[in-house]
Amino acid sequence: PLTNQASFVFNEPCRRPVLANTHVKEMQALKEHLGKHQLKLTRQRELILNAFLRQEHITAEAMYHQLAKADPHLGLATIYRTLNLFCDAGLAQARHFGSQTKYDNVAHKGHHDHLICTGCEKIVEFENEEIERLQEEVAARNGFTIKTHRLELYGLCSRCRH
Amino acid sequence: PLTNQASFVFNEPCRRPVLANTHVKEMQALKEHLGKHQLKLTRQRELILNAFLRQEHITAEAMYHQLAKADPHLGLATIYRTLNLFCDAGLAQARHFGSQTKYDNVAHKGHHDHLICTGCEKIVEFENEEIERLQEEVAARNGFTIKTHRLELYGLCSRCRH
DNA sequence: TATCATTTTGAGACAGTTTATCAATTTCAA
DNA sequence: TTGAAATTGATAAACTGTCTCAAAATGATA
Repeated sequence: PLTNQASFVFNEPCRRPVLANTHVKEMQALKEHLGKHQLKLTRQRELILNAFLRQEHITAEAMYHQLAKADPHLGLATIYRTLNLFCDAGLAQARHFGSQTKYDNVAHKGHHDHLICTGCEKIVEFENEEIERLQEEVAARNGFTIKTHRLELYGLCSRCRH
Repeated sequence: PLTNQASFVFNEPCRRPVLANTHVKEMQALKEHLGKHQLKLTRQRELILNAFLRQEHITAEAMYHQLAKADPHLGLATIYRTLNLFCDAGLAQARHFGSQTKYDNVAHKGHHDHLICTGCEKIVEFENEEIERLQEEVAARNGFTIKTHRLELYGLCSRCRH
């Protein structure tokens, strides 16, 4: 009887893997980081990684609400812990905006700098070769070798200026 | 009798002016803002302004501790209120750095960029007119008016590279 | 200089965001 | 399969910054 079988399957504890992993490269990077630091791959970490990689940037709170459907028992603390883990693993970058922290998807873009409207919080990404070159120049002049950088311009977009 | 007079003076309520004002221009700008908005000049506002102008940037908390000697009863809320007032008056600029807000002395503007060594955490401040100009260019191209910016270059200094 | 409406202050309560705690659960190497 | 070690969820606690409100200070006016 189909209904009985369906019922049985439905009541089983929800174990890995829950979702097809469409982000093989990032998953690999995460596993590598976990392996190096004696950390473990959990159902939650996979779930959060997949959700995170679908976004360009997101707050922990927003992700908490978004994932409530997929797993109502997923704790907010776990989201924070996991997003910070992604930062350690180089998959995410934390950006403080107002009183909240936004986690940027690093994979989603190469060299990405931000124009941020302090009125409506709109974010425009841009890239400027000349600026990058000048950054290298400044670093070299000070004996530094740049590994990463962060450039954020804060101001008002044309709509919010009026 | 000198001692009695000294004692008398000492016990008087501590009224303005407490400090010689070595920042006439900024003081004038503050007074102008106060006048325009029906606000009043207080001993605390003068005290905080003088302390603030001696720094390049500072947090409210740091200023609270720093001013505890000058006035042990100066409240933290007053510091926050006053630093925000300075922002309104155009004397300061708030920047979110980590989980805290730093208030920049606008008069010292230009020293906002950092070279940060991820090895020894050394921080080198730098300024580059050309980069600033290009930033303005990028912003204008996107219809933005820049109010502030943040540029951080992460890498290894010459010593840590070896 | 005294008066007094208005603004400001200080102290602590409060709110929003993030981290710490800890018993129970899960992972993963053996 | 087992068990040491890591992780989780729930919630307490910490942290930064704002709000409240009675008391005090300011400054315009008389």
